[in-house]
Amino acid sequence: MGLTKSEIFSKNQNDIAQIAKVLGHPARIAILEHISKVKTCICGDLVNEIGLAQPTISQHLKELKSIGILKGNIEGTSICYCINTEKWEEIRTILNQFLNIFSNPNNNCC
Amino acid sequence: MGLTKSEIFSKNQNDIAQIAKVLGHPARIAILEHISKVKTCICGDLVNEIGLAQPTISQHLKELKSIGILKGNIEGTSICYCINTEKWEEIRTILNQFLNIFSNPNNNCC
DNA sequence: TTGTTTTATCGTAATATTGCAATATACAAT
DNA sequence: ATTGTATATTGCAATATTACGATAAAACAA
Repeated sequence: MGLTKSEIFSKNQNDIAQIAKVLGHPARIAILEHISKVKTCICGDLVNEIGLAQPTISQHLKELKSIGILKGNIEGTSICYCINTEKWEEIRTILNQFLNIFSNPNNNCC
Repeated sequence: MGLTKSEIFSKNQNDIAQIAKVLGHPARIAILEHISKVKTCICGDLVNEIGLAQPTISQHLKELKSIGILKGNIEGTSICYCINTEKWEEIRTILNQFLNIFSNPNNNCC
């Protein structure tokens, strides 16, 4: 069906999954890595940097914006994208919290 | 096209994205949470626990196995799934490393 | 052997995702 | 007004994902 049955899961489970889903594409990882590397906003060099067509990059940026991890400011003729620091922290906290549910070394596994 | 251009990205970027993609479904989050909660193997109660049909659960388990985070041992008539502790740690390390690329507070953002 | 239980696989329908060409929009500079 | 530049949106084709009924396979019990 292609349609996730979100209603049978908790908000937290859906939140974690949605964040992970957005991070689940190498182009979006590359975009975030590039922004963090140049340590400033990116204003359109992503198309040359990444190697995908401009509409494709634009679409990936839109998905990153959908979880708030990126924000875009209009800067004259171009748009300046940068990381939303608070949201990045929040996402890191959510994912870490999930990754820590299995931190106990004494699991009696088969 | 629906086909990710993996070849233009680095192995690390593809690895992170693949892990995130597998975690990008609430049913798979719920499966991992359930296993970590009962602190032992699960042997088939997932279908009742989660509320999806048995073939659907089986498919999600297969995807979780694809990144090694789950392993299944045949236990008589049923199959016993449990978390692969080493792989879980590895995945946590990979994701943490990524989430830490933007830890500097002094980003000169617009 | 026959039946039961448990999990996997196949087949299929519905929907989502990816990628890009074409086009639209917005603004700056002439 | 027109041209150029930068980004967004639309529309579409190809592929992937999600979900489940039907069925198969495996292990055991009676």
